[in-house]
Amino acid sequence: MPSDSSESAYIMQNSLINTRLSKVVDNHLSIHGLSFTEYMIMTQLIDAPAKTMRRIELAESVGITASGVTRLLAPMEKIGLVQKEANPRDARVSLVKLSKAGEKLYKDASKTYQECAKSLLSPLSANQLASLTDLTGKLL
Amino acid sequence: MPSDSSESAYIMQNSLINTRLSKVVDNHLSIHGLSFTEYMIMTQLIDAPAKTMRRIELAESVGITASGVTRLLAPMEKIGLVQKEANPRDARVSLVKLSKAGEKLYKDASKTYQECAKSLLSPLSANQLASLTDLTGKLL
DNA sequence: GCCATATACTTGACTAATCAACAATATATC
DNA sequence: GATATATTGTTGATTAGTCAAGTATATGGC
Repeated sequence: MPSDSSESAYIMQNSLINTRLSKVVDNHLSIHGLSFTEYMIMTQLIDAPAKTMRRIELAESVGITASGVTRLLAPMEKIGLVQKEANPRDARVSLVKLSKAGEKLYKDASKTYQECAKSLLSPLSANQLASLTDLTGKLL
Repeated sequence: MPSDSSESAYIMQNSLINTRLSKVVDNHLSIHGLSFTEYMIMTQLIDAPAKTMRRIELAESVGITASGVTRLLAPMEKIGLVQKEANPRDARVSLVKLSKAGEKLYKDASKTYQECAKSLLSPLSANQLASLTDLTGKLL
């Protein structure tokens, strides 16, 4: 007699799975010198229509705090993966953009990442994956 | 044109959702002085057939390392939520058990947790939740 | 224009975890 | 039975994040 409702069980199960998936992804990305979080940030920047984002937007989009973004981007900027740009309309904001080197690295890393993701999700059929993504998305 | 395959997108989406869900759960459980991880550990102990588990089993079941378990349990033991028991067959293992006080606290906290989980998953119908849990479970 | 309040970001102090190295014990081989 | 190897758990050092407070800039009401 498990002590949990189905809702309760799901959140714990998902937490466990997320930990495992993230660890595997992290290991694979480390070949490129990237953490999963850094990779997610870069994905946001690549996908951003303006190819540029404010730090707060980045923070929200990957689920860390603004403070976390500052700390994450500092070393990436130092090694030239991202660049700061000012926003002429608002001097408070510091826009972030991938550099050429950053785009190149992302392109390489994304091959690794996509292979890794594919293999991790191989227990699911295409339909199941679509369904899973759809259901998960309802929780956002 | 997103740069991601559906596999790639799912892992990031799920990471984001997990971060959000865990944060909300953590906030709610903090009323009882518990973190989400502590609560998960207690759930494992409650659900364990023998009401007792080895530290390594606990670690694996909640997705942290043995070292993490040691650090997590130390304060819980100090305030009397859990107890150590020796295993007569193997002097290396240190069995963990919920104390009476631990069971009582868990019972209280689980009310909070279950309400919270229910509310977080309210965007899903019962069928959808069952389906989500099933699909997610295939990744374990 | 000035002041109050709000927003964007950074920094110092902290926390929850990790890893690598270790001690203690168990198991398997010869 | 002694020795090599594997397993359980703990510890010191590190890390990736958090939160709260601070600085700088922007906005809205008077």
